[in-house]
Amino acid sequence: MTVLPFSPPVSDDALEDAPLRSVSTAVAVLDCFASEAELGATKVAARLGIAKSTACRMLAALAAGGLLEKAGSGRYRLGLRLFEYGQLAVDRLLLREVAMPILGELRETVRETVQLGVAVGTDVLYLERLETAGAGLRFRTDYHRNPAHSSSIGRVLAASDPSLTMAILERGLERRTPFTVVDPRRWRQTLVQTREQGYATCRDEYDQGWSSIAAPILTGASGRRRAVAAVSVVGSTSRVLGPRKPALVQGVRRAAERITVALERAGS
Amino acid sequence: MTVLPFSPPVSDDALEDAPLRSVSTAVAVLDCFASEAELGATKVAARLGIAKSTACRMLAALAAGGLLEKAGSGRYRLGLRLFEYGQLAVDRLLLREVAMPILGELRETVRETVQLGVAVGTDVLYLERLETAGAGLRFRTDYHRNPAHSSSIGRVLAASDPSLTMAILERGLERRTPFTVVDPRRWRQTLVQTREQGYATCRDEYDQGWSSIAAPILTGASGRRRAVAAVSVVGSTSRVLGPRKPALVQGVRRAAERITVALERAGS
DNA sequence: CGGGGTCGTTCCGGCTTCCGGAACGCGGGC
DNA sequence: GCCCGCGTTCCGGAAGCCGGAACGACCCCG
Repeated sequence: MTVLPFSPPVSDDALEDAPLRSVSTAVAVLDCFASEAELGATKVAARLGIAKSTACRMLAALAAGGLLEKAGSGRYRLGLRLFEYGQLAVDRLLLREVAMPILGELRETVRETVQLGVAVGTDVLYLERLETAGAGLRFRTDYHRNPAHSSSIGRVLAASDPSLTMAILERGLERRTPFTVVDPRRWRQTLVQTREQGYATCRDEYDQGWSSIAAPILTGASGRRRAVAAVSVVGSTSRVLGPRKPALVQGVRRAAERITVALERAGS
Repeated sequence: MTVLPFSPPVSDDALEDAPLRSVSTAVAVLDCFASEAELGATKVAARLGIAKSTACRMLAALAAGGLLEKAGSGRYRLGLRLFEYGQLAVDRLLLREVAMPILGELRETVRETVQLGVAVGTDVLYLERLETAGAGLRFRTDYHRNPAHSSSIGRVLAASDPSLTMAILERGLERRTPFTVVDPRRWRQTLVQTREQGYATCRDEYDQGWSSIAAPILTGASGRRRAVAAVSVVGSTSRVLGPRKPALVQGVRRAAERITVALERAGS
């Protein structure tokens, strides 16, 4: 079991010039369902620029394998088998395994939603999210991926990874709320601050009213340490960045440090 | 958004005579990683009876699409993209959406691990599992699929679905502990009892020391109601089937009923 | 330190199997 | 009831895939 897979391979939408053309096409078909819950053959064909008959066969083949499931009237959606595979993939990460109990304790301590995230491309992918039952307003739970620039976890990860920083800047800092930091200079400044203080914050930048605090999980030999992942606490801005902020910062940092040493101890 | 996909298609390991041979093969390659965390080309080729070169290309193509990731030294593992797809698949289930808050409340009430499961093939697939932080011994969290015959959720589902009952019996009642019900007659009797009392129990049958109580989530017009899913509470046998049993049974049944009506209200 | 075994990857020719266009059947809507 | 749009099926041509063998790297062991 490894800490994290080597390279989260950036998704070239390489439908072109790959070996196993039909397999690449099949993957592209799957990708269509990332942005749409249900699709039929015609729409898939149009989106990928392939023949309708090809799309139909692809859909049928993927459905035969359980990766898609057939809804009524010839439409398809993502299949539950993908859920199984996905659970397996993440269950086998050493990172998640050692982080889980510590995340649980953090949640008990801070009584807010806590998250564990890694970078994939220029996004943050949340491997785990533990919600607190009685934490006032319910946090939206229907996303598992955010643009890294408007996330405290993304900021922590970018702060220790120049190439991620570059990738994020190249993609552009999309505005999501009036508070999103979209000026590249100011955004780089937040990274400097993150490095100095050892944690990052994100105030109202992704969803107005919601803020978060994140701290890095480090790996690698001392002197060449890099953040592979990060822990964060997220909640309404007043709860997270108000009077409790120092306590939350300390809790998040302590949790991240504990995960870091647990990884070293357990890891290869 | 639908309650649940139509037919959890039984996995014919149909590598044979399907259209899109290479896609079917690719899916079969993915399946290899269900039982093994890391595999190389040689082992995949041997397991599927294909040429080593073919396996190598398949692995490379799947890795290019992010469904697999390359570990060091030419071995592969399931990719995080599968986790994303899997989360999407389950996020789009109406069942899970309406069940989540009710499951959360149930967990608060009973202070034990609660689960939401559906049948896929002759197994129970757990769509959700909420653990309680302070619930004594930690429950194993590293499985997402169990044989239905030795699970309270499976018993509830089989009790309302004759074809599932048949499928389970055909597959055979595998013994997992000394307490597993492996005699078909006795097992059918547990289904009768389940139907009579409206809930099912499972005492030490899957993991010795652990037991569970489950109640059905129903769907369909009255008179033709069937269980699409089930809620369960699981914990150490003494805690779950001891003095608290009546309270837990009531809690589980009430939660399942609430989910049932919430589904009717929200569903099509 | 070097050799043999194993494994992942690449190359290439023959041919399997896939692609695209057109036709079919169906369902829903103006 | 007609038409439009959709999912599916059929077919020929040829594109891309499969398998065997060769290559190079790595590791284990002597």
